[in-house]
Amino acid sequence: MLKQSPTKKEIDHLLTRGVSLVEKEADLRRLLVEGNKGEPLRVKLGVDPTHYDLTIGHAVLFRKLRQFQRMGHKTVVVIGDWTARLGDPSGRMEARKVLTAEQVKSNAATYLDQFFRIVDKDQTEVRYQTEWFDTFNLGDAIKLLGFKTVAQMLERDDFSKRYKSGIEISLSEFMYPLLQGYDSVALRSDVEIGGTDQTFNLLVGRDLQPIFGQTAQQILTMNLIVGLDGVKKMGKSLDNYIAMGAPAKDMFGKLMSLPDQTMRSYFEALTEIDTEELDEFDRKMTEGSLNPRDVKLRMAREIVTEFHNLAAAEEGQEAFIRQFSERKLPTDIPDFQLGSAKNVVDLIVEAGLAASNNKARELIKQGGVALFPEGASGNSERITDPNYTVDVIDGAILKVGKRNYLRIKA
RNA sequence: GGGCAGUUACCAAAGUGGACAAAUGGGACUGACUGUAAAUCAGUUGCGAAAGCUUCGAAGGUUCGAAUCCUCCACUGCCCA
Repeated sequence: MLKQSPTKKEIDHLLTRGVSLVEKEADLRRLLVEGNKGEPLRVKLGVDPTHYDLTIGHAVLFRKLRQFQRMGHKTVVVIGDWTARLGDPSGRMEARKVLTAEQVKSNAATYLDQFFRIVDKDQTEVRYQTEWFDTFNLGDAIKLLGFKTVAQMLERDDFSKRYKSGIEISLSEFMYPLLQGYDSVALRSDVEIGGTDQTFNLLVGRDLQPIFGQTAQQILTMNLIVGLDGVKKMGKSLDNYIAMGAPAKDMFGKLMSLPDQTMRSYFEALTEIDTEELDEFDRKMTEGSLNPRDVKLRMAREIVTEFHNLAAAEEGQEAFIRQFSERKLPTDIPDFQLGSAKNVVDLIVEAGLAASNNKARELIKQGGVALFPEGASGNSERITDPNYTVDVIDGAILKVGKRNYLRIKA
């Protein structure tokens, strides 16, 4: 059901919060109110079923879909099972290897499982590319290629960059945006959302639909949040991500380690705090009456609440303050069974806290290893000798590096 | 089809017969500082306790000795057809 006349504020929120680009904003505003001839809008999101561990970066899009749903619009999620079977033609990208039908199926299931933690299932239509591409033939494919020119393809940022700097571009890569664009035709989508990196692909859908006698979809691209380094896009390949399913404490800690200047975009992308209040935070931090740390604590709390719940967020905050502000040991230290006295280096490697003996020795030499013989309540002694033998002291705690601990069990 | 250039550690990029486990930068890690950060400073960053061993696209070869020279193969880019 289409929600009766959303307010201007709601629409503004939908179209600006975390949003990079809205194509034909006036048209979209009208559609949001009227629907497509009174029907809920079909809001499309394309999914590459190669990922299974979703990050909170993906959630940014999911949350936007939910905002659409709250106005009564429909989510159409397309599982790119057909293109996933193609893999990456250049074989460069690890993430794009050829997948079997089985893998695709299980990846998609995992994806949707996480997806529906945010997006309402009842207002969602799940579709698979193979539904229409399995019957596609060579003629159809070439016809599709004919709708675009090489110059047009090179408008895409990453194509043009690669072309200019002499990095290979496989011809089949030109096919991907077209296939993705055709998905919009097959699904009669009214709106498509994606990250800013998808702008070109979304526009292709917009170009193709009129050719097939449909109204061109509106497109809305979202700013991608940066990863833990504060600079690069959050992603698995860069290992700078926070998993959607990360435990609350973990998520809290990672959020707190974000550089200050990323806070605003995280607030906008992942919380519902009013823009006015965010402006207020910025103003007070600039004039120095508000400690950025406290703002960040608020941010972490809000976001963890989104993915878990308030209680978990508060617990996360307590654990964080305890471990990092007060520099006490964390409460949840994993146990390590120690049968008999053992050399520290061996112990660290066995526990998986260093990749090799050399690395473990390195940590020791650099003063990164400490032992708390009496457990959390006692004092610590720094271990500086790689030949040190760790005795079997039940309850003793070993600290390795900044944040790895283990509790010795007899 | 022809010509030219290239392939070095996590990434980028020096090295062009010995002093090369390989400069430098980025990243990562550790310590100091701090607000948890950032910035800054110091250190580490193939494996091995060490002797030593394995690494410079792959395989062979020349040489006392090769990332460096030769042969061949693979891959990539550019130019000409």
